[in-house]
Amino acid sequence: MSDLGARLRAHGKRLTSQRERVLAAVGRLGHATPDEVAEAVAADGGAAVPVSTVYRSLDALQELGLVGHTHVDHRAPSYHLAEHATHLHVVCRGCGWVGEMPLSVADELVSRADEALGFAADASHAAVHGLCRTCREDR
Amino acid sequence: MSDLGARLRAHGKRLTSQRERVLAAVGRLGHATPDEVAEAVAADGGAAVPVSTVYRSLDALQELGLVGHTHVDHRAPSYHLAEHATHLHVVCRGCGWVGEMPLSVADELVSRADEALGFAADASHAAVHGLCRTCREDR
DNA sequence: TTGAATGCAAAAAATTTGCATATTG
DNA sequence: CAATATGCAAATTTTTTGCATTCAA
Repeated sequence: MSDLGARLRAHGKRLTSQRERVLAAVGRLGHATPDEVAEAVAADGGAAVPVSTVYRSLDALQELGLVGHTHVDHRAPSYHLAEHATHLHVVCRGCGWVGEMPLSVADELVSRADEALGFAADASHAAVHGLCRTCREDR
Repeated sequence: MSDLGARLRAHGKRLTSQRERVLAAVGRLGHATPDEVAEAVAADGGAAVPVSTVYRSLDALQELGLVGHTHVDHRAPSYHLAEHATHLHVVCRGCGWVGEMPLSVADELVSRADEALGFAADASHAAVHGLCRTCREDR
């Protein structure tokens, strides 16, 4: 986080104002779709940035591990800062309801992913599907 | 699974050959996008079913809790039988690599979702993002 | 310089919708 | 019969691409 430019360069990429603004917008919004990010960037005062660039910027930032995304609702990836890691989502398949759970519920999963695969799981904002209390009674 | 017709009716829906064929196709394929399901249905001998109907059928089946879906790769929901629940996915944000973990790694998460929210989490096929061994060294 | 990134506009994908017709219960 | 689904084609929405131009290193 400390030095966006350095991180980009370390990946053979470059620091551009668009990337800075996209990153800032994601941070400001918390959760947002590429479209919403584009809007927010446009609203930050500077010139509007075409969505295509927003997509490309989000990809770049995600490659650096600075942002991540989830699919909470069917069709719309929601981006967020990798650090803004405070919870994960549970999404009801029946009615679409979305709930949150503290990240700690995934501790076991995270450590086992590390042991077994050397994988650094970021459970934050992960979306786990299932049935909410109401819908499950409905069956 | 036992009686598709009854379950549909219990939800004010009807049993149609299309829905039966879509469900069968999902079972046969394991994981599949709506498009792939449409293809598989077309290949099962009967008449082709338009994708729009496949989408509607998948929605209906998902509402009944018979199928679920995940977003393993950026753009393409992958449907699967709810029962065909054998693992969950870990997806690398850096390179897109996809790994699997036994469902049991989410036991804690599942029980806590139940206790805290009355939510019946189906961790099967959930996609948890993060960084794979290689990409994490890359940073 | 010089390769990487942007802007734009056009092309692909992926989903959804309207509506007349066919089917199920 | 009456209500629900289907088929189709058209309309949306979402994401990606090609390319000339601009910009960071």
